[in-house]
Amino acid sequence: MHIAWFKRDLRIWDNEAFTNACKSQYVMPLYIIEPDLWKQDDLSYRQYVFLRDCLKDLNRELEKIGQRLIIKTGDALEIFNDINSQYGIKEIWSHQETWNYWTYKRDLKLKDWFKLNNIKWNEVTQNGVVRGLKNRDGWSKEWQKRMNILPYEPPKKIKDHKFNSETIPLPKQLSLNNDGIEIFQKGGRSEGLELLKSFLNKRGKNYSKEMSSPLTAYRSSSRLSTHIAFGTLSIKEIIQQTTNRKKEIQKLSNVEKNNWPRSISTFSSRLRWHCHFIQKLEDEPDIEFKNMHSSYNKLRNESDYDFFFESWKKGLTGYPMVDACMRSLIRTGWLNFRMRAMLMSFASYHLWLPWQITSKYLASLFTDYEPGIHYAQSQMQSGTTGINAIRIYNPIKQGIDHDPDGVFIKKWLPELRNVPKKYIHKPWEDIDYIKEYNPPIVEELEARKAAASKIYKLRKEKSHKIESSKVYIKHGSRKARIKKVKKQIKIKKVEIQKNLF
DNA sequence: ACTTAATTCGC
DNA sequence: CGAATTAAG
Repeated sequence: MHIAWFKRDLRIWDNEAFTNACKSQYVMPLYIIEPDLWKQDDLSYRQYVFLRDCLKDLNRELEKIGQRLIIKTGDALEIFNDINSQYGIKEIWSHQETWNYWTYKRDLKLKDWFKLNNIKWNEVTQNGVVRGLKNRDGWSKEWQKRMNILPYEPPKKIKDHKFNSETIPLPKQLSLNNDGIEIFQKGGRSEGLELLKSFLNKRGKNYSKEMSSPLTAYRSSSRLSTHIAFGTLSIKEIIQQTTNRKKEIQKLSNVEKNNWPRSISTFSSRLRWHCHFIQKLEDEPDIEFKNMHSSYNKLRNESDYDFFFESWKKGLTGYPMVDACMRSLIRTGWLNFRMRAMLMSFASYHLWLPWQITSKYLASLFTDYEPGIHYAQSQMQSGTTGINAIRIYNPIKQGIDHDPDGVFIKKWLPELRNVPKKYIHKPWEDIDYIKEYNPPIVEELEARKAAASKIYKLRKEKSHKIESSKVYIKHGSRKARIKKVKKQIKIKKVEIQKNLF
């Protein structure tokens, strides 16, 4: 018997593993719910609720071709052992999963066990992430090649062998309790396709301008991340549809074009980043815990840990934009990219908290949590990669720029509803309202300068530079480097011209 | 791979 | 004087 093992990725459309598994007459489409995985700090109730929708949806899709999804709850190895002794497993098909450290370790354990039991485990590619990569040279070309492959089609019909399935456990049965979410994202392929369609044809028009503000981003950004993370849409099909839409836009008149060309190109570049980031975790699974650059290991051990962490977690830092973003994230499970970066930056620089603890908390709040993107971004936002520029967000400036009238702030912070516009980003300056809201837990400018000086001091050291080039070879974007080199050539040319006159 | 603040540009 | 560019915290 063959098993099509649906991992986190639940697709049946554009799923090479499933398509191949179906070539055998005896196929079990299997999904394993692993209680130990759901005990990890980065997983949560909101993600599980989304997953349940997806599982139900996948089952409906499978019923159309005469099959059912076989759900099992428990330890993966024990489950495979049971199935093997009952039916005898010949081959297992799944995609190459790049997920968190727990799933990585599980796969290593399973690999040995499969080998011992003469079970062939076929792991096929699913996106642009390349397994066993030595360094980043040529990665971009490989990515492009993969993205051009036509989607895989499942067969029209497969035989149902009446394998025993269990019901999907309730969140409570996995000790998952509501973590404060009130506005849920709905899982399932039809939901995802609908979002993609409305984004490419309507909502995305001003994406490039409106992605940064939490007031406009909910409508103007794709919000496809959760569907990509759970595989109800594949990154490949999104890229292909975006390319088609791009061609369509090129044919429009200038008036009709409007802001579309710029928005589509901004969106496309973000689609490229997706695999670029996950590749980092594929190449180095310990960046979930360890600084990408070891020079930063001695940093961040002297902050007022518990108090700062607790205040930040609850949205009680005294900075309206930070608190509004955190409280909205708790209740909706989604936040636009820039505001996520601001939350991380504030925790890592102003509060000087280690990203290892804050990133786990954020992961659990994001319904669209994708480890590869999450830890690479967390480290970048905390300045521990050694290859990226230090970017410290000023929460006051972000508020003024992206929520000038305080509409977003007032929506999520009821205690500030009566604060006049003049003081909404600095309520501590208004004596009338100072009692209603937490005073700032750190002084913005002071905290930012202190963080910057510590980081820059470290960056000047020789040992830092040596390791940076190593990190770059492993993880750095070659495209960004080409841009930098071109810029330097341009500067030199200008200098030469100056000297001539 | 999308900050901030200072400085220069351009009308 | 605001927009664009660029150096740097």
